[in-house]
Amino acid sequence: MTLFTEQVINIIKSIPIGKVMTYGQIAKFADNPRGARQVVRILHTMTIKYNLPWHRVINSKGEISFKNYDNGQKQIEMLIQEGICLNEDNKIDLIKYKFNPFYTELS
DNA sequence: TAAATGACAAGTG
DNA sequence: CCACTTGCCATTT
Repeated sequence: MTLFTEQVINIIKSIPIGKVMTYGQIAKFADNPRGARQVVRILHTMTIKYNLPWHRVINSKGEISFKNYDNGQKQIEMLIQEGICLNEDNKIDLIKYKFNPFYTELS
């Protein structure tokens, strides 16, 4: 259990309903700008234990990276249930929904 | 101990 | 917008 791991867990848990974060962004806020892939691992490893809102974590394109599998579709529905609307390509509007812990909401 | 892996990112053409 | 390359690093093999 590294410090980075703890930070990532904290950040993910802090994502409010109706907002999402990208892997790169999470990695950055956890003091490891190059750690996007570790964020992925942490999601896989810690989701069950820590009850993380993994569905609010997406890639930098605003897409669900997991859509090949059954869970991908589930994730989309979960996000819709939380008030996040997807565009026609099942992409998330990052401008609207990206969560910035340290800044006030802009535009 | 070394090599492979991954729900990725950013840059380039 | 798409395809390809490079960087990245904790964990797993």
